[in-house]
Amino acid sequence: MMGRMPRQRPLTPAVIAAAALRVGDREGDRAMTMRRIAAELDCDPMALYRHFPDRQALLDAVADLALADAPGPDPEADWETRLRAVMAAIRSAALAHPGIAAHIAARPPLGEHGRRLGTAMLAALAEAGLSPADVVRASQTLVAYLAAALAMAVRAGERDDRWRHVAETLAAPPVGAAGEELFATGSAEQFAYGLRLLLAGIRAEAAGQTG
Amino acid sequence: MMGRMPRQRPLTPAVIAAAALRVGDREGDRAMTMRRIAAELDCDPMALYRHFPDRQALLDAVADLALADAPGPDPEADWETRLRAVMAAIRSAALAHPGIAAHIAARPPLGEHGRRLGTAMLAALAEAGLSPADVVRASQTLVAYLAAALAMAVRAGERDDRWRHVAETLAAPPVGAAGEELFATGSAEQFAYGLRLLLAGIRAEAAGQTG
DNA sequence: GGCGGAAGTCTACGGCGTAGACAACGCCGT
DNA sequence: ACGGCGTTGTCTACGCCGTAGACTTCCGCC
Repeated sequence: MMGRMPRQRPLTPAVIAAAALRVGDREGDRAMTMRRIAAELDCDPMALYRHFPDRQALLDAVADLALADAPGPDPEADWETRLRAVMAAIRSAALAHPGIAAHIAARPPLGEHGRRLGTAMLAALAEAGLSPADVVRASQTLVAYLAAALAMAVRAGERDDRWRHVAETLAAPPVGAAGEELFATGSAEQFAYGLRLLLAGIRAEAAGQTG
Repeated sequence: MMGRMPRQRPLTPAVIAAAALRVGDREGDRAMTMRRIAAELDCDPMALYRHFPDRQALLDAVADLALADAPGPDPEADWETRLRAVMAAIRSAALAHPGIAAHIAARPPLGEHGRRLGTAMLAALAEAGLSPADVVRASQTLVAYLAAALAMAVRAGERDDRWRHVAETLAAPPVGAAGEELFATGSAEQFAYGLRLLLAGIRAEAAGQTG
């Protein structure tokens, strides 16, 4: 019947992404549907398609928005510190918005902030002494590890009791009673341990290339 | 109208999982819907719910079925060889069925074969000389890396052109022309590199604990 | 003044997972 | 032989989903 109502806020991609992020934070990733996001903005679901080609593109924008809070590393620090800083920044920015964290983990970092953090990672790896080809390979490895850690942390946040069974079944026979509390799958400690393994590997690789 | 027709094959969980795997292999993960799987078996979609509580459980069974092809490592080999063997076995079994690979990556290894491979991993790590707690942590790291590598390989198989842009944007400024061909994100070579980093880290960690 | 494109609405389609009632079958104790 | 009953599969329907296509309204510009 009626065409368009005068909006107080003119419904830009940024406004839409912010609204979607609010919905995701409040009600989880399953709630970030076109209809629900439109309801948050009090507009028609189809209006969103004027600003994004499809739902995937909208979620990509939300993901990059969530990464906006991740600061870049201190450029004065050494490469290893910078690498740890970037990884931690992405992790905590993503986990601050668990509704979109799984999507961040599942998609390449194409947005403005994703690229900013990605280039910081590459620069640190280059400074570590890796060959250009290995810089790329190592960065892919780090991104992969980060993505998986995020996905697991999100699932742990969902209190998926099945992981508890993994803890019991896997930890019991060869390891002995490793303790269930050690099995906080997506915990910060677990993340730090894996990152330590990777950094040790990178150091070894770099030493092999220069020495 | 009519209740049940005499079936030539009596529709067990195993039969259903096999049919679902066929559908996934042939038409991709998006096609593994209850309706489509039922069509493959020429039965009513609701019949599947007699054998699985929900779709998630059915896909878990499919995932474990796909892992059945992954052989365990040679028990005579040293721990590092065994670890590489298990990782490679899981990777190639999963990638042999790309339709279910993403689900394998996204879910804990609860089924029979998942647990079998998981315990092999833990035993190898224990033999490497890690403390029991670190065995668990390292295994989580390896599983996380494996899951992410699988997910990326599947996306690469979908020919997601967006990753190409990542290659260009990220590789260009600090690395120079690293070459697009190096950016085969989910490639076997990329996987091997990340695994090498992790193994170097594990060796370093074990050396630090024993020495 | 009017006109073209941008922005938003409405309706509708095809698909999804699955709840709940119901019907045919096989097995059992009698 | 037979009646009942649990198992297995069918049917219908609900409430979601993403989004295509036609339509209406508004703004800026000639």
